[in-house]
Amino acid sequence: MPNMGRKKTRMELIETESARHVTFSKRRSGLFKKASELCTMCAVEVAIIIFSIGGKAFSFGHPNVHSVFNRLRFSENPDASTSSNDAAGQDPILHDLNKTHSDLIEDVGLVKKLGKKMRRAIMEKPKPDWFYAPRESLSMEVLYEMKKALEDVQENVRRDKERLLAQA
Amino acid sequence: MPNMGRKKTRMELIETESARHVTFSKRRSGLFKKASELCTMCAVEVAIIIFSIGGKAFSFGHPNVHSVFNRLRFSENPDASTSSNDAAGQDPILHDLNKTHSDLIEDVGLVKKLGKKMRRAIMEKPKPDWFYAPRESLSMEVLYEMKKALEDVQENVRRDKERLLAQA
DNA sequence: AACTATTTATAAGA
DNA sequence: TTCTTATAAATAGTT
Repeated sequence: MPNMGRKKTRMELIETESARHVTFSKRRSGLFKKASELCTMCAVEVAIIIFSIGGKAFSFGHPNVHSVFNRLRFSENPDASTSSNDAAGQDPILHDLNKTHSDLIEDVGLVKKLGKKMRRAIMEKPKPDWFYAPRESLSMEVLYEMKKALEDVQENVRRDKERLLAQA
Repeated sequence: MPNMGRKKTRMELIETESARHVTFSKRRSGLFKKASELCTMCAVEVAIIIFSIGGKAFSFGHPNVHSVFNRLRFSENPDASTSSNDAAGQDPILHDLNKTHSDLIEDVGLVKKLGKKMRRAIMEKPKPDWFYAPRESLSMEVLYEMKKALEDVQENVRRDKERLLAQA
């Protein structure tokens, strides 16, 4: 049950350090994603803390790690009082991240539309023979240029997305 | 990316209470299982707390919830070995970060697929009709329009990047 | 709670 | 590392 992928591996400690790191990275990411989805779909609060072998901490929290854990402490310890609403205040970086996020959404939407347009243009049925130009190379150039541009945009979006994941 | 199963559903709050409960139960179980596997395979320590809408707490911990969180408290210093997905909650604008992020991932996936299709379309056919440039003005107009739009998008992304780098 | 049709996650490999 | 691909696993809708 536990494994997936090319091969069914045994659910046990991965001895090889490099392989363990790769798996840790992938699965940590997967776990946080699942947690994020759970928050969205079910309107729940979630906090996750992970300590790697090296002692490095990774966390996920919605709305944030501490509020959730404080809430747990309070629910276990009714005499405790104080709002779990720890004030982090207005963080300029967070504001920027948010704006970037919005822009990314717009950008991605644009790219999607462009992709559709391009595909439609490319897939369109051939023009009559007398429409063929002697300078076919120019056309190919344009197409490749556009293809490259689209790929670059995709790459940029992907990187920004990763940065958001890592920083937010 | 977010969904799976019989149908692809949107990554959003499940309005129907009964359906939401079912999903919560299934996914909570899945999340804990993933966490458990991560502990086994990578020898890490993990703690997860979930508060349902009703305020009920669910937890997973290896070796146990409190030891992991106490460890976090001790290791908590600004200089940072902590990577985190923790953002929403500190800024109301960021409350939808998780959802937005899932959407982005999905969108980027779509764009990638489009890119693949385009590449295949461009590369595969040796001498398809569209290989030769139609001089038809409308087509060229569309092509240039698209090229311009792509450049605009890239510019947006580039600006976001700069702003982020300047901040962080 | 089970059942599957599908979607998603991911183990290897390039 | 990053990207691909074959396969295992998770899960949405059904019964």
